[in-house]
Amino acid sequence: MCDHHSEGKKRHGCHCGGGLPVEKFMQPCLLLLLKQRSAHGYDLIQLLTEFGFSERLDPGSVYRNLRRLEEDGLVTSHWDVGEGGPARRLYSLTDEGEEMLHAWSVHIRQQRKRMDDFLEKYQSLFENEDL
Amino acid sequence: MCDHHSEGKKRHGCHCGGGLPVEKFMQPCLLLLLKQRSAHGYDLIQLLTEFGFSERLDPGSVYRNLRRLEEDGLVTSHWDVGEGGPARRLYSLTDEGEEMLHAWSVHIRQQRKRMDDFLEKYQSLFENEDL
DNA sequence: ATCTCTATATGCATATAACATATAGAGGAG
DNA sequence: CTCCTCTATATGTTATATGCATATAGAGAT
Repeated sequence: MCDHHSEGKKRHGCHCGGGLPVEKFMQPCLLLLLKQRSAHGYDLIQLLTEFGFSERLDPGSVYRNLRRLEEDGLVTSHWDVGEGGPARRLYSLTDEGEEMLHAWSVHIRQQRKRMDDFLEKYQSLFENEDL
Repeated sequence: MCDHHSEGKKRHGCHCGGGLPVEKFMQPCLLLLLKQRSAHGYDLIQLLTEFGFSERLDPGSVYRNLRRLEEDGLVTSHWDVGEGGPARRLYSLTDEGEEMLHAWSVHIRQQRKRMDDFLEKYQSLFENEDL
């Protein structure tokens, strides 16, 4: 997934944030929410606010991410019809998705460390500023 | 720069990471390094390893980011010829760049909080896993 | 009928990322 | 002198990501 998985000639070798702290932060959040319980996309939009996403988060990006997670085999879905209202998909985490969640947690811990380093240097540069 | 700066109909209203924890993390790192001292692009490539960037970081992305920072008035540069070797640019932080650095630090602190929240939930979900 | 809420999805323009490659001066090996 | 390497900056290409608008559609209320 990261540098540590491919040490070839490629500079980054993966798409989980070699240069950025985190790309696609929404994906690990969705996996974590689905680890707690299966849910519909519409509910997940609300639940993502727990992770600092805006209350009026673009729904399209959520559904797009869910479709991609499904393509990658990290979640499954089936139509959930019947109980009034339009049909909706119920998403569930797969075993592969849970493994990916663990990989993400390692990655996110590393990226948090990078931010800590940044903030530490920032503070030491400016701490004597306002005397 | 962020949500807090434009509360209109737009969902995010800025490009500093409404959905992502941080996009373009390299930019604040460059600003911080240039706050410490003026430097050449080539040196900055080495210095970026302090922030977790790969030792064989793509040079093109660094130079492109520096050009963009200059376009935005956050850094200035002038050619530094004479001392042997090819000509090189010496980059310096502007006052505007220093203000942006402060804005970035606020933003990065927020994003670190999001990661903390994620990791906290992650741990509480899995802490009783391996008994 | 029309409006609104729930629910999912697509289209499109632009931005960013990853990688390869181009250019060029200087110094050393042969 | 020619080739190679290191320093130093920059561009081109392709794939993916993001932001936002918009489409579709069922159900209940006015």
